[in-house]
Amino acid sequence: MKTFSEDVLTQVAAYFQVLAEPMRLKILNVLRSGDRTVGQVVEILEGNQANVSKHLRILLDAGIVSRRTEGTSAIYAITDPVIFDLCDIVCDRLAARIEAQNMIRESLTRR
Amino acid sequence: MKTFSEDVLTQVAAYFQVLAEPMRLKILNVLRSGDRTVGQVVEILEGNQANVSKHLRILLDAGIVSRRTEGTSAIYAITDPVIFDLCDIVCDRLAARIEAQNMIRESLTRR
DNA sequence: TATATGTATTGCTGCATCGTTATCTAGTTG
DNA sequence: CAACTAGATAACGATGCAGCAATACATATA
Repeated sequence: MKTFSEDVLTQVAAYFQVLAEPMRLKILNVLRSGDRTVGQVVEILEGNQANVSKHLRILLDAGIVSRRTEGTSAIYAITDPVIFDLCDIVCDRLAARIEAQNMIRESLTRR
Repeated sequence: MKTFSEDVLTQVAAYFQVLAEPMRLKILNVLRSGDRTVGQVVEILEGNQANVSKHLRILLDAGIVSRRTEGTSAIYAITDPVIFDLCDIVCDRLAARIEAQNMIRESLTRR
């Protein structure tokens, strides 16, 4: 049975923290279909420029996206698509849970 | 290319949020080796009872652990070991990243 | 019923972080 | 060099949540 040391758990928690913001997941979802400039992400998500920029910084620091510049533009790209595997796993769990709750609800309302 | 809807992303973010606390990961790590009472978890982690209890509640609400009682004790158990798969994936990423940084550091200090 | 034990909850304080506005910086172009 | 554009950062108010102490609750036992 593998177990984790304390500081590894702290780092893992920090990583999950990065993924624990809807806005950041939205940004990753946009980048999933291809590299984008900050302005493009702002436009697609109808978001605030400063806010998007800040979230991209956090994703960059976490090593989840990369940044390159072209003229005055900053182009961000997913560096590690494994994020989407994580999301898929969580989605499966959520779906299973919602499904289970619906079963319970049905059995309660059955007449 | 699969993409996610806005409210799914919000739910996924909420799930990651649950996993984004070192204390909760420590608790899960303890439960990994077997079901435990609140008191046992408190003792193993040398934590505060109220705090552990509160974190267990959050994990329970998230469907990550289950709860049963025996006398006056509450026994918690992992319901979904997939959590540890998530942690393993993140650990791999972190390890890769740390490794990469060490490579950079080495190349900078090479003489 | 009174007491003891194990757990949950409440109330509080302090800290972290989100989103926003305003400002700053770095390239680009006239 | 001035004006413009894209992006980053600073400052701020608001919210959320961790941790702790105190208290409430529930079950067991005398």
